[in-house]
Amino acid sequence: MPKNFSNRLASQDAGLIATLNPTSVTTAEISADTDAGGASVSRNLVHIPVELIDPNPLAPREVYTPEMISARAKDLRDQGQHDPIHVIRNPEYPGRYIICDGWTRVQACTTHKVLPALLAQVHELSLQESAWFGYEQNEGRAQHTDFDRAMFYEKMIAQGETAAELARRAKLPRAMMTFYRAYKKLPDEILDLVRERPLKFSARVAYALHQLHEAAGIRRTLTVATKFAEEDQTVRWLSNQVQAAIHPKQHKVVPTTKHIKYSNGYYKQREDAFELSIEVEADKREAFAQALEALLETVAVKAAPTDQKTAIAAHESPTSASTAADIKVS
DNA sequence: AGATTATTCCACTGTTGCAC
DNA sequence: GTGCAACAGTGGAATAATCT
Repeated sequence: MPKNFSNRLASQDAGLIATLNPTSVTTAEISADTDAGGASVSRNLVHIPVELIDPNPLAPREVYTPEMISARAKDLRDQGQHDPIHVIRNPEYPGRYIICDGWTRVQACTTHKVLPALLAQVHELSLQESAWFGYEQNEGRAQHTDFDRAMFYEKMIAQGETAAELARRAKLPRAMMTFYRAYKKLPDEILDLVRERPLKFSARVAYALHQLHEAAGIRRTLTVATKFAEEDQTVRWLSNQVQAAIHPKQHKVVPTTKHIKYSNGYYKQREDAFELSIEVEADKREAFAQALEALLETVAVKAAPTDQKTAIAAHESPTSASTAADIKVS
């Protein structure tokens, strides 16, 4: 909008609104602007009582904090209305309007009773196109956050637009839609944090938290997200947390090696293999064998019958006169 | 095959530390 | 205090991988 037009509206407003009947729509003067090609463009400007303006179900912005609304109320009180808000006619309720752009000002007026009516430009657009209009207006404003964008994209997808089409229209690389769509996959507990600090939780952050949620669950994600916000950690820090959850460090397995020598034998352990060779005196042999066999029952897997026979036969062989117990468990 | 998702790379910006 | 280089952080583009 040309600057001189804004200034003209601001100076007109105070007088016009002072005389307004707040319960009826007043047609303002049809202003004429000059477009880029030099053609005259008429604008359908009306004063609309704020209570006749409904929210847009496809609104491009999600977060309206009380601070934002009271700041806008103060601006309106101090400076009046610089620019008209933008509306379409409510197709379901004749005489009512749906906001395209300017919902913060409408809320400032309804909540803080600043102005009874706002100057509005009425557009002939579909609901979906009116939402895109608001989106494009918001893109030029600092308060428009990734979370707002993401929720808007979700609404458009619900209306049947594809992610590819959204990316094209929003002038974003198609792959960026992955980051934006991550918000929708986040659990409510995380989204509450996002709503509190929407600027801190960019689309990249949302995507990282989604990955963390998938890998480590809600508790860990909530802990990390809270720390990220409260300690003002960097996105890189967050990425590191996510990577650590997805690819936990493989602790190097130190081979367990044990080798104990006795005067009557030895005991060796190397990782999962146990080896024992020990001579047992005749009077202790039976008790030792029973205790050892009981212990073996807890880990040993029975071999096939043929193997068992072979093993027993070998042990009972007259050539095996040793009194030593030779055991290998692996 | 085309769409979607995931990962990596690169350029830009802001911050910090150092020499002068 | 100023100028500069090095570095970190970030957003976005490009590319690879996966899914439908």
